[in-house]
Amino acid sequence: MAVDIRTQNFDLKQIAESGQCFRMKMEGDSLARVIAGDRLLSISDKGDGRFELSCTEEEYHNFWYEYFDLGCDYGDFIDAIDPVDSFLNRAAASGSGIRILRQEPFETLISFIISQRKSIPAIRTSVEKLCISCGRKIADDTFAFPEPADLAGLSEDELKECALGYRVPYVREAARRIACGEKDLEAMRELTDDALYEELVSFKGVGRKVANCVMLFAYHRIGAFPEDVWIKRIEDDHYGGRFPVERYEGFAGVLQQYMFFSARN
DNA sequence: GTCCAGGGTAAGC
DNA sequence: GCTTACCATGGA
Repeated sequence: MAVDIRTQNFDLKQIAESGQCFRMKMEGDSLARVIAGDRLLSISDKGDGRFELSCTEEEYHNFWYEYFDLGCDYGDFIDAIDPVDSFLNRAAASGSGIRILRQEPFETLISFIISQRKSIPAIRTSVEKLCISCGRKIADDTFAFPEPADLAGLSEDELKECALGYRVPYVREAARRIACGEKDLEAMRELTDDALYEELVSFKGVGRKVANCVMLFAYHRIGAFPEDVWIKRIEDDHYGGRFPVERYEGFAGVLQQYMFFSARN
């Protein structure tokens, strides 16, 4: 039960460290373990753009192909970068193996509500604790991301034990509103970018930055451009305070990932 | 012990 | 529209 694929612009370590997902980690130099929703996958890098995935052909075509956005040629984005922008060209070269994942909206929304004022290792810890406390067991010591109703069913104290701090009511209310059907994250796929943004910021604890992250990493609105402390630092240091998003309309979010990655390395 | 983290809210102007 | 105090806590 394994699938061999061949692709470009796909680097496991870079994606695992990209900060867009919190349940993918490297085990050694060329093996990655990915948990997405209730699915578990191992991928090994065989070199020369070849990878082996621990799933069936069917699972690859029905899920992982899309999850890793393998139908998209990221070389086109990199080629579109302004040739005189040496910083961005350098950033893209250093993170050219990053792809924008198509993650499940609920998991992404909750994870990024948790992310505010937390470091990436701390986010990983909190998300993992949430999964252990109410996610379905999918393998030894491995738990799926919780369903909305299961998360909404946790008490305040149980959530506090996941190191959520002041974010407990944010997570709780978002899970509750989705579990009861007041908000439909799947139906929101049909919305325009602006309408989707408005829906997302209607959740308490979701502001401009988190909404843009969810748009980019779950709804694949690759024009969304999340501005966090790292990106703002880059904009101040290299772009006179503001990155020219309008020059890259429709895919600025991809470049944002290259910038974020290079700033943290 | 200190500092910072993939920020947001509410209040004040 | 733009500032500012405040928020809990892990990780370095």
